[in-house]
Amino acid sequence: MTAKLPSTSRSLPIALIRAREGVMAPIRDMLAETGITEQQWRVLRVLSEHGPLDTSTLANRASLLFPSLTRIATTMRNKALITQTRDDVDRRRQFIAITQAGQKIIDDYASQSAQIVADMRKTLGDENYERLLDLLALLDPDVRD
Amino acid sequence: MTAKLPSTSRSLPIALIRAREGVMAPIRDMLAETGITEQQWRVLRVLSEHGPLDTSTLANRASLLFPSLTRIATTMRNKALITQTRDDVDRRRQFIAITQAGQKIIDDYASQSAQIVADMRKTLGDENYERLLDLLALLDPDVRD
DNA sequence: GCTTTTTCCTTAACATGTTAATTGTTATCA
DNA sequence: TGATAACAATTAACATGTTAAGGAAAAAGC
Repeated sequence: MTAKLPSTSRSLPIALIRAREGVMAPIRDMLAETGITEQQWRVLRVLSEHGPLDTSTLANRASLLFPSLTRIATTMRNKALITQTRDDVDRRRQFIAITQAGQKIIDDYASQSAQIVADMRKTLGDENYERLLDLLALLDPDVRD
Repeated sequence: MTAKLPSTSRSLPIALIRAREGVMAPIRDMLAETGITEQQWRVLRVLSEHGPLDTSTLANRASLLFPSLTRIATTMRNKALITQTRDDVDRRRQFIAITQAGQKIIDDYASQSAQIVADMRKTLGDENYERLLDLLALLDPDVRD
């Protein structure tokens, strides 16, 4: 017997996409004037928050796959937003750090970005907002266990 | 004064990405053996559920942008999973329908797909699952207003 | 009826997502 | 030590996301 599929209007994957679309729209509008992408913004955010990181950790924290990060890093290095240096001890490894130019983008848009988040929080309400983050964390494979 | 950015570990956009990653992982595993992508699966799902649709409606229901759908439709037409026909009345419009081969994929994997959803639901609990869908809907720009 | 605007869709160009294969480097172990 | 395995990162190939520009058809306005 064939199991019935849930209606696509009540599908979790699609709901996640649409929610992300709604959340990112204002952020994308903001980033449009910076000349960097959403992913590049994430990289800067993580580097600014944690300091220089090895590629693996950075990829993990910014939720990027390795091949994507390789390309993004190349772009960002050419824009002088980050620096890449090889680890002398283990020459396979690499460290990535944010530059002054990169940090300036964070500084220039931190306020505006925070405002967007605040608005989003207000739309949902504090309680819903926190609850949503908690529920999403339950779906995160790196957190679930 | 510079507003402080929220920690990336508590960032809603990143949480949405990671949650989606967690949700899609088992579905992607399943789709790997079908030879179609996640987006192509969504298209089949929507067509199977609603019958033939014009491109705009299909794009909207499957949460795909127009340019993406154009390419995906070409691929799927070549695989004989869908058919495309022009509207005789309004020759700008186009209708897309699922073929037998496309419907067969849905039928063959409906059960397995439903099981994945059921597992996911069990992981969260019925109440959490429904509440999560409701909260995500609040972020959907097409629903919010 | 003719121009203008709007609508539906496609193309183009660039960036990222995704999986698999590859390269260079370090660790293991017989 | 010398072959092999494991690891870090890149490259390749294809599909999609995203924005902007283009093209054909229909609708609107005069």
